[in-house]
Amino acid sequence: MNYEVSGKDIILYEDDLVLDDVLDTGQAFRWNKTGVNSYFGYCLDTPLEISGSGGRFVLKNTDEETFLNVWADYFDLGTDYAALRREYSRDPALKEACAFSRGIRLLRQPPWEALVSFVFSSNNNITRIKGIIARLHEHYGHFPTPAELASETVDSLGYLRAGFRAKYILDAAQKVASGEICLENVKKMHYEEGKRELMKICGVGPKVADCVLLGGMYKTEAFPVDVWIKRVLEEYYPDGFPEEFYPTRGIAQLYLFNYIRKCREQKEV
DNA sequence: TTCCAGGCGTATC
DNA sequence: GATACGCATGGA
Repeated sequence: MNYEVSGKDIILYEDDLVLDDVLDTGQAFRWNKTGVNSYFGYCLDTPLEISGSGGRFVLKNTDEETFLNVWADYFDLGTDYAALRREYSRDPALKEACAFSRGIRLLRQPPWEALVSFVFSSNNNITRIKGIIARLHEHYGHFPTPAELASETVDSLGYLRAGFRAKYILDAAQKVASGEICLENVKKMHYEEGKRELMKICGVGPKVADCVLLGGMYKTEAFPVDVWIKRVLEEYYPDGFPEEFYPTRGIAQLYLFNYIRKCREQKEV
């Protein structure tokens, strides 16, 4: 990790980071593009304005303590993504996906924020997910706690326009607030056990559970299979995804997801 | 108008 | 265990 303090800002040097690849690809739903290579967003209630490209980034109005305690972890700066890409590149399809978007990293989000985000992601599109979470944050003036959300009703959440997902988010909040499900405990569990635990929540199936385990608990074995990844598996891995990548297959999934999605977009334009 | 969006719960076999 | 279907909302 290479950085320096510059007045009120942090200057970060990181070759394996492209903001569009991490902040605008459906991993986290709390970032808005404010210009070319520039974003504003949040990790829970900590705001950040970040800009940069070509291996140099500016985290505006960020002190060193916040950088080390929040953002270094959030952007997974302790992981060597060049080494991961070299490993993945033994596989032809992954090699292409890695070359296509070099700047991907796994965003390490807080468990509760990830759970809320991905419950809203079910049968939804990224633009609407972002809108729902922005309204939620704006309504409280901060990211709501499990207890705050647990005291709501389907009717009182009407302003979110979350549709059928309102009752799901209530169940998630109630189970977490009551202690029936302790996210910190789930984080300590093995992948399979944690997945079973999360799926006790109404509205959390295999895919949402994998997203929460991957993005919110750094379980890199979690491999969320959605409509896009289904296409990847059918097209490139008819005999199954290579076992050799099992420990970090969730990160491999990020490269594949972005690759297939962006290729499809380009075809449609 | 119809279809679809980073799925899930339920009913049915 | 596998498969079909409805589900809220809003953009294309």
